[in-house]
Amino acid sequence: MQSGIAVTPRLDDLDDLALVERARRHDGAALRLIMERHNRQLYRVARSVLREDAEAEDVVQETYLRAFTHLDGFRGEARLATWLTRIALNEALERLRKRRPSVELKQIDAINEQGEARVIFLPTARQEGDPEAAAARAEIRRLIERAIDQLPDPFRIVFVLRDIEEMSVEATACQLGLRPETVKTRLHRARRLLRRSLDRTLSNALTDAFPFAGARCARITQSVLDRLDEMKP
DNA sequence: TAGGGAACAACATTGAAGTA
DNA sequence: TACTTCAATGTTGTTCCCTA
Repeated sequence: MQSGIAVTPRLDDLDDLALVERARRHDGAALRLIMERHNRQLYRVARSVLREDAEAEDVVQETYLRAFTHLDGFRGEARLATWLTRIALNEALERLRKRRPSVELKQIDAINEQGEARVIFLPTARQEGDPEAAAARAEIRRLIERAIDQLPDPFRIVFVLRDIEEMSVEATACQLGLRPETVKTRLHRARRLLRRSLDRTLSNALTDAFPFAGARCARITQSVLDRLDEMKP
């Protein structure tokens, strides 16, 4: 039985197309929700390419700015996440190309200063509960992140998209412009390389790698909203 | 030219969905 | 509930290409 009263859907219940429609009308809540839904994935993708926390954050911000100022380009043929990931990936790869000549020197410097490969991912483990358990968890994640960092670029990007972001083979291949078979081969070899450098007992900690939540997520979301405000005519 | 790595192709495995 | 089917994914052998 219908009451005839129109019910306004909750923002959380809206699908991508509806959210984009609101975002086109500069609905701040919609913009914020889009970012909150995709921050972690975009950060992980950018981070997997650049291996730098700060630059990955920049890429995430730049991705949203590009996306939100070109929302007309989103026709809804692909998922919003796919569209955003493509932008983030292009931005990250572009930055990688620009900085390439200086990367090796910077890495050598870091190794010389610290005596070992630099640990890039800041531990942001949940600190509640047993401090020893939290410290152990942070250490395990640090080892995993370092092992992932040491993977060759093509393997690392595929590994992050497939095993951490849980994208399908097809979606990963589409994002990277590869054949699905190539994605499978790279993933298999990335896992083999990782297995060689990690104890098997660490495998359960994989899903906690590359955390992106809390203050960092909120900071980027607010920063993008502020910059969009500045761009308003 | 040999060796190593990447890509390709074929086959095996797994898990979800449908059906009796 | 057990069985079948099929799509997605994993594994492995082969081929190709680049580099020293």
